[in-house]
Amino acid sequence: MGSAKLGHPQADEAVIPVPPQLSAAVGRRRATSRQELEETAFALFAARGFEATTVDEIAAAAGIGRRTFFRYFPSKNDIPWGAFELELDRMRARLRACPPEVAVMDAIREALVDFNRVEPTMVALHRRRMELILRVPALFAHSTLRFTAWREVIAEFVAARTGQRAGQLAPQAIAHAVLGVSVAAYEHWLDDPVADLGELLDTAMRQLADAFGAPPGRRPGRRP
Amino acid sequence: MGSAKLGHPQADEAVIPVPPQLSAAVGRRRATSRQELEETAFALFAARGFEATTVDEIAAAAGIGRRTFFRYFPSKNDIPWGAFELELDRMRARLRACPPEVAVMDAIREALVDFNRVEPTMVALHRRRMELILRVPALFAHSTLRFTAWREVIAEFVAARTGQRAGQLAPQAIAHAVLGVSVAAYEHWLDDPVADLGELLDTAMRQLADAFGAPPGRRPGRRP
DNA sequence: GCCTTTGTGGCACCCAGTGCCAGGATCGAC
DNA sequence: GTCGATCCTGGCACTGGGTGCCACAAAGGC
Repeated sequence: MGSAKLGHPQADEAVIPVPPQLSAAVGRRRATSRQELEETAFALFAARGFEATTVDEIAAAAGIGRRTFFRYFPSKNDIPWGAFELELDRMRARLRACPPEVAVMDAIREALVDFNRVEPTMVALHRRRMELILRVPALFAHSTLRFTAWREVIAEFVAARTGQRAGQLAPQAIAHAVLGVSVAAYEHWLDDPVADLGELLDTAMRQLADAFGAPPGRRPGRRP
Repeated sequence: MGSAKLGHPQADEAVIPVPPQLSAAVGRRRATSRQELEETAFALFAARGFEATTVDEIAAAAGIGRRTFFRYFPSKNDIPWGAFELELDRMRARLRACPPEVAVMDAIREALVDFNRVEPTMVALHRRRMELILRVPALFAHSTLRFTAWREVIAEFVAARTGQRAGQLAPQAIAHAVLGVSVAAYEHWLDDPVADLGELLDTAMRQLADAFGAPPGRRPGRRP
């Protein structure tokens, strides 16, 4: 997947460690699930903070061995990411589904808003998830690898639309910029308990489109 | 420094651990220096690879204790970064020195090219340094924190020029985009043993300016 | 009941990073 | 020269993430 340039192969492999008991009903049954473990861990993170929670504690709280934890998550840092690879596929599909008449930045904006739509019941969880990823330094650092994969999805779409390769500068620049405003919108969302994520992303992307449409020196990113 | 939003305070503090023997000539003398340690470590990295080199080995090769190593570098990951904080100051100063007549993106491009100028004798070292930072996954992840600080320099400049705050979307987007093309240009540079970094950055930034000046759907990032 | 498959988890180990603290080296003061 | 202040060194012990190995437990098929 993606250009060989920015891709860190380890990142992709580390994501889904050993998808235990994929479909075969033979053999010993799993003692728990990724999701269950995630919930247990999130509860501990909320109580003690991410750094102060050890893997031993998570495993103990989930009633499994420490060794087994690492069969569900390749690292403690991966806990908040859920099924991110699948999300990437969703985003890719959503972009592909955009009719060619829609301009590139519009298509990205629509896909982005769609992609980040969360059920009302899941909003609290998503907030905690993103709070961890974006505010815990170790997790933010770890996120680089995921973000690279995410940007590659954008870059590939832009490349396909503009007849370039994903590794070229314009696709890369746009992908980086889109990631940037997304992160900025998320930060804003985390700061404001009643903000609507979709709206923030929509506004943010419109401002980015403006920035791409006119030099920011003359029009400071405002929507006309 | 910078907006409270994207800044991870730990990043800044961790950078210069205990600047040993800053100027006072009293007390026991240092056994080595950051730079000497860096050279020793780079030699080992070249021979065995980054991940396969342990801190113990670096310390042993440098003739110091492992404990002492951590007084020169807060972590193994920080070795390739040299005196990055000072570099940031240099970049800031370089941007400030740009006359207001020069357009924002032009100013950033010029500063960027200047900032990344390396003496011919230092090119090989800089290559090894950036190869580590950009290609070793653990280091690339670690770099997030430094990149955030770096982007903030750009964002603040754009903000000052356009009458916004650095945390707003346009400055953040531009900063992300500039980082993106910089990384892309560096990747290109690392791939091509005879490429000129300054030229690559210049071209890349011109293409970015084009992308900002016209929707990439109609003009695919080419220079007119 | 056996065999195969699959998940579990204990054990031992590696490595990064830290707090503590007993030194060693160098100064200026006396 | 000796003393004390100052600063650097590095050993020791410890925490915590992550891994290889392997014995074992639980399930299904036959």
